[in-house]
Amino acid sequence: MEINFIPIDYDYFDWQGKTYVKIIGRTDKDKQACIIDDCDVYFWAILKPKISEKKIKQIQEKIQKIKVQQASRESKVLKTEIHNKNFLGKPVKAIKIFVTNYKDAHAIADKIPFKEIDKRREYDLGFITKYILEKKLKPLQWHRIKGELLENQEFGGINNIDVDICLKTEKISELKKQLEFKPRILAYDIEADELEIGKGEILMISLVGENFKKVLTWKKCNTKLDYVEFFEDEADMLEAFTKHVKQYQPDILTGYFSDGFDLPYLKSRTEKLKIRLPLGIDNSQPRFSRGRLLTGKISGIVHIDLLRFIRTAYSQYMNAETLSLNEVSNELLGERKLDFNPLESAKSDKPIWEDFFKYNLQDSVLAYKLTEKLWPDLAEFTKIIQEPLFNISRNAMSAQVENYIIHNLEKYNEIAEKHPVHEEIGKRRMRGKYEGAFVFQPIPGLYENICFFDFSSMYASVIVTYNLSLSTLTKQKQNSYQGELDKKKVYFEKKPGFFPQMLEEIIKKRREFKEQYNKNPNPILKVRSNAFKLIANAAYGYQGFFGARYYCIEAASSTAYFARQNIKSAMKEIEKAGYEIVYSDTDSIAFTLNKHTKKQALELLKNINTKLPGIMELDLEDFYKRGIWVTKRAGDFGAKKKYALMNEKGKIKIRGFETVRRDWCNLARQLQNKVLRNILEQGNEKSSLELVKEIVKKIKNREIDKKDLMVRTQLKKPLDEYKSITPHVIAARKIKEKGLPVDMGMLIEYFIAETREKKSLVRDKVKLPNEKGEYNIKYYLNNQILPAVENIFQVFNINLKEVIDGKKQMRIGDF
DNA sequence: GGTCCTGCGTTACC
DNA sequence: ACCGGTAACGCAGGACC
Repeated sequence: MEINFIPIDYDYFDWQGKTYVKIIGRTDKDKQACIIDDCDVYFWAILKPKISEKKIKQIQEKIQKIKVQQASRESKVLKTEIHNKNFLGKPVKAIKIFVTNYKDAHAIADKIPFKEIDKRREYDLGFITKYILEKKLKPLQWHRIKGELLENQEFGGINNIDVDICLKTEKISELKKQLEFKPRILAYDIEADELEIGKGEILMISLVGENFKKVLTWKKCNTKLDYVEFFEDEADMLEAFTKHVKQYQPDILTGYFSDGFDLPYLKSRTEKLKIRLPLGIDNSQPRFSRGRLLTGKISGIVHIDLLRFIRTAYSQYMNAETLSLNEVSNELLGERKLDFNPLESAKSDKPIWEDFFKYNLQDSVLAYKLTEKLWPDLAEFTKIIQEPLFNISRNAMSAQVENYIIHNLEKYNEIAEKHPVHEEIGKRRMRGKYEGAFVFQPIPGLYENICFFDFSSMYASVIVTYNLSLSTLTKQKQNSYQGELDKKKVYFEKKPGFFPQMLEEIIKKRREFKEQYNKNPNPILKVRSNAFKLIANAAYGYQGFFGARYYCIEAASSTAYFARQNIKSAMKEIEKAGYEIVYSDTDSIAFTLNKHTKKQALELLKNINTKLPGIMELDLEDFYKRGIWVTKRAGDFGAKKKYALMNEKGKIKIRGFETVRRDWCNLARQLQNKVLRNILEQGNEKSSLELVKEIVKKIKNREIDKKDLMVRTQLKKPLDEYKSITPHVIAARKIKEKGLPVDMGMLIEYFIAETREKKSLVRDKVKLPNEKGEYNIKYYLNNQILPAVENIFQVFNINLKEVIDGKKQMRIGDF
């Protein structure tokens, strides 16, 4: 029979010594389908140059006899073939070695250390990756599948799973016209009375899908909430959870931090209560893999922990200060968690259960809405990278770049490079830094009529333009691009390498989709252009990343080198045309128009662009009415990475200032923000100075609300690993002493209080938000307010210290 | 007890 | 361990006077 099928989840299993893939997805009739398939398993032995035909034959024969005995099976070489391939861009002769079982490829590869063989490759690729490469059954793309209907106990009963159709494939082809697809999403969230996994009891579980909401609980109370279902005990509730998931038949089960909390908690509780958690489509229980992070997989349902996807793909573009469900939902959905303290309620004698249920439900509502909102992004990433959604939603950007490469090597007839081994990783990590970006030292001051240019995807464009990659690195000095590493010259061939070519493709698509979007703003185009942008931006970091298959520190260093050259020559052009450079950082240049018109600046831009090499492209970022650059706190020269701008529409852009730093108290941040805004709007400091005086007065009179004085600092490592005992370490210790959990990554909140004894260290005055104590006037004046605004006023020659101390203010020139 | 410097630590920019 | 380097700046802590 034949069906139209979209693959969603990939898994594999062994049957009679052979590995098969099991793919769960949907048909165009919205039926859930399972596809069983297999594929050739092989790896490569790359021959050294100039090996005779006869010798190759002999090696082939020897290889064909290799067998390995593993625990339950014997694996052997099925056949070998000779192919002309490329490896790192160079032609090679390679033996393609087919083996019986994927899992033994590595063991067999270890058995062929013949001296004629240079390298063995591709035994370290994941089976699913190999399968997708071989059979082209690409995730989230519609395919036509012809196959045999499985009904009975084929493959050892592996089809004994709860789907509508199960097929063993015979023919796969991609549908020319892709159909619509909307996944069935089910969000869940649990509430427990202890945060440590499995330590407490799970009090309730919420589930939210399309036209579906439930709160399951065993805590009895009277309620009119119709979505609450009551159970006898925790075990009954947990079993009902599985039942509901199965009934809903989701493609995606989603939570927020569910890899690290909800799913392991459910698993742990069911184990303790000696019941099962058969969420899998084949009634298997969730499996956890321990990397640096716990990861929970459910067979046949894609378990997505949204926090992980947001962290890798979007955190750098978000304004939220933490990636908590509350803040992220607020930014992306404009909706918040309910104001309720679950842990306090769980431990109280009389919890208000109804509020608790509402709170629990809302968390799932948010997780559901966030997943719906980010679905286009997830789907687009999956289609571009061609790895299963499960991995796409969790992989770091380096892995996304690497998978993109691996899934595109075929066009270049390339054999994949191997993953670095432990020893190699160690060596790479030992290496010191290379010289990076150029940052211009600004002259402090208030500037008017500023123009900002920036290079579009600069590093990616540099990599393409100068062909910088591992496969193009050469010792040949003639006819090559001359880069630099540690002041020593390095060279790159001019003949385009596969990595720069792939990147060029990405950049082109990104520019294409961006253009299309600008003409016709539809959200899919935006998402598409954004996904390509993210991959392009990660490509530079990838080549300098110690864990990369295509690690090339020479390419990474030279990327920065050519970027420096380009930005500096652009700056020269701008200066030569009679403009004054104010600032520059990496890929952007700010300059004052200096009596020129905007039109002239745009002509200059066009002019520079005609002279730029390769695909380098300088864009207009914006025109700004005013901008301010300040001095460094220590020293009387301009601070880099700190400035504030106002464009012609009055929109303010603040970079680097305390306003945007979450480890400063809100009072200082808000005051600085207002001061900067006033100065940019009014062009002078007068009203700002009044604002500062007012706040100083309020602090001195103890009129400030303590919540505006909280300092927040993140614990970046385990509490007992700190060498330096800083205020936030003390605050964290206090939290721990209260018996509350203190985990790495926590944002620690505290304030600085007055102390009876004369103590000089800040940490001796640390108090937790709900501790009794008055705020320390001197600290907030001298360590928060003054430093936040004094170098702004210094631009106007005002010594703020004197203003705060109540002395008569005077200009520095008055002395 | 104050000043200077250095290293640790966090958070930003691009 | 899960992309890179550049930079500002607070605080602790030791050297020095």
